[in-house]
Amino acid sequence: MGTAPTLDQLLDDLRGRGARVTTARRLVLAELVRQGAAHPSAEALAARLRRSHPELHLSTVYRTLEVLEELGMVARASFGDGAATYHLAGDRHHHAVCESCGAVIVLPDSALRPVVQRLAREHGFAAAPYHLTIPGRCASCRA
Amino acid sequence: MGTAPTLDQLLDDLRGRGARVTTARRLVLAELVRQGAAHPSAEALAARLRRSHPELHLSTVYRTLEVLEELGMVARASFGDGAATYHLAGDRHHHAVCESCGAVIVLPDSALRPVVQRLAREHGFAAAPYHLTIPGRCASCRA
DNA sequence: GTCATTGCAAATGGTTTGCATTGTA
DNA sequence: TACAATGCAAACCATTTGCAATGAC
Repeated sequence: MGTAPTLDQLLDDLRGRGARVTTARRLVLAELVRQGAAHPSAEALAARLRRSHPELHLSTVYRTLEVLEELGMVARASFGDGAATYHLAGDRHHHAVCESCGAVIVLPDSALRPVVQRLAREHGFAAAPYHLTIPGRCASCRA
Repeated sequence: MGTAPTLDQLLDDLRGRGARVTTARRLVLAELVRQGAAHPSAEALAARLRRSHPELHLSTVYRTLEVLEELGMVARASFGDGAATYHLAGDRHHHAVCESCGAVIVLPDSALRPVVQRLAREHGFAAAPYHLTIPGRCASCRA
């Protein structure tokens, strides 16, 4: 689990990869830093950012996230239903999502180790699972 | 891995749960039996079935699949992008997919047991993982 | 100045829904 | 007969795209 990067580091990273540093990209990255462990949707990000920058359009947020994902700086997690969510890459984890209430449990990457090892041992397969989503029912919905 | 059920067994199951046995449900279940290990989308199922039953509407296929899923007879797997896929519940398995050559390794459900148990123990979460897809690199592409 | 990026509006694709009709039980 | 299930068209939602205007380098 790496340390959370600062906005400046992220912008340097962007520049270093030859991408232009624009207002939209600065805003989206700043908001993702601010949201920390949350997993906002593109719509949620746009809504939040439009409070201070009304001209920021939803499609720009989508395009920005697309670019950041291609550069490996942002990860997209699509839960079965509804909108996809986005977070800064670097902190590998997985999600268990409750099918009835949508509650999300964050699982460290190490939880997948047994499966990864089994694949390596039995098939010589080097698994690189990145944010898997495991469906099920959470404790309170099972009651 | 349980034996694949026959269409008649599935229809009995439907009846037994108090649901009406209609033409659409018969058709959809028959097609899912026929497709075996494939994972067709609602659209693919509808297209296939419309060849012999042109009046079968896509929305009916969706509603049918929804009912069958609620009854636990069909499982839906949403790969990140594109349409969701459906298959008969009961033959639980997962896939490891090579990112460079596309090779697919089938994993028995038991491979996920450690993660499932951990979720149950630590969070009271009843994981029901159907058809996870684990990315990585296969033995020959690693060479 | 050049070309990537944005704003905007309109299109897309998958899925859902309202309502009159049909068909199962 | 009664009520669930269907056909159809239209709505819906998240996401994408075309294009002219803007802004980063």
